[in-house]
Amino acid sequence: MHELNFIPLPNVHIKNRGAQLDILTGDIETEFGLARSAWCDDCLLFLGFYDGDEVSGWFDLKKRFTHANWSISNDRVVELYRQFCHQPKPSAWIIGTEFQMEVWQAICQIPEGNTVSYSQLAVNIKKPKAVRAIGSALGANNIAYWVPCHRAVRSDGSLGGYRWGLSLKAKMLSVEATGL
DNA sequence: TGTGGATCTTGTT
DNA sequence: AACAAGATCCACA
Repeated sequence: MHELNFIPLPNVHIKNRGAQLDILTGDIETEFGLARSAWCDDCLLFLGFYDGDEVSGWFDLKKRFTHANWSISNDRVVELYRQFCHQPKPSAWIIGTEFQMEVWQAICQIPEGNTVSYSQLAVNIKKPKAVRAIGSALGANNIAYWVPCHRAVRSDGSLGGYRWGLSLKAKMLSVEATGL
């Protein structure tokens, strides 16, 4: 269904914690629940599910972009997200190390309805022993759902972990498997 | 079923 | 430069 176009965020913005960066934030109601989003130049920068609590909603964003210029508009963000969803290959700013990018690219190869084990992913990126690190890298991804981290499960068939909550992971997998 | 060691990356000190 | 903590895995009891 969805392929994502990775645009690496310029290093200077990461280094300076978002100084001189104009970031628009707002909440959207998705199929899987309330999510906070952040945008830069109309391009998605962050999407994370949360419980509606302001503190947890800001936590990740303020930590990484401490010095950014913030503005807030739910209406605008809802519109941006609508457009985002309608694109054949939507674009998103990506922030991460080389290794993390590799892992995220790898998980994006797994088609909807499928799952992979963390160890299979490790093989796919040619670092078969880096199994544990794969899990960490997946958990560091900033674009929930669109970087389909929920498709990574343990090799014994159990669910493993999920940054946004295990019940959500289970729900996503069941929706993708059955279409319900 | 559970525990311990192996293994790799990252953030923190 | 060293260390501890992870969304793991495998062997072995």
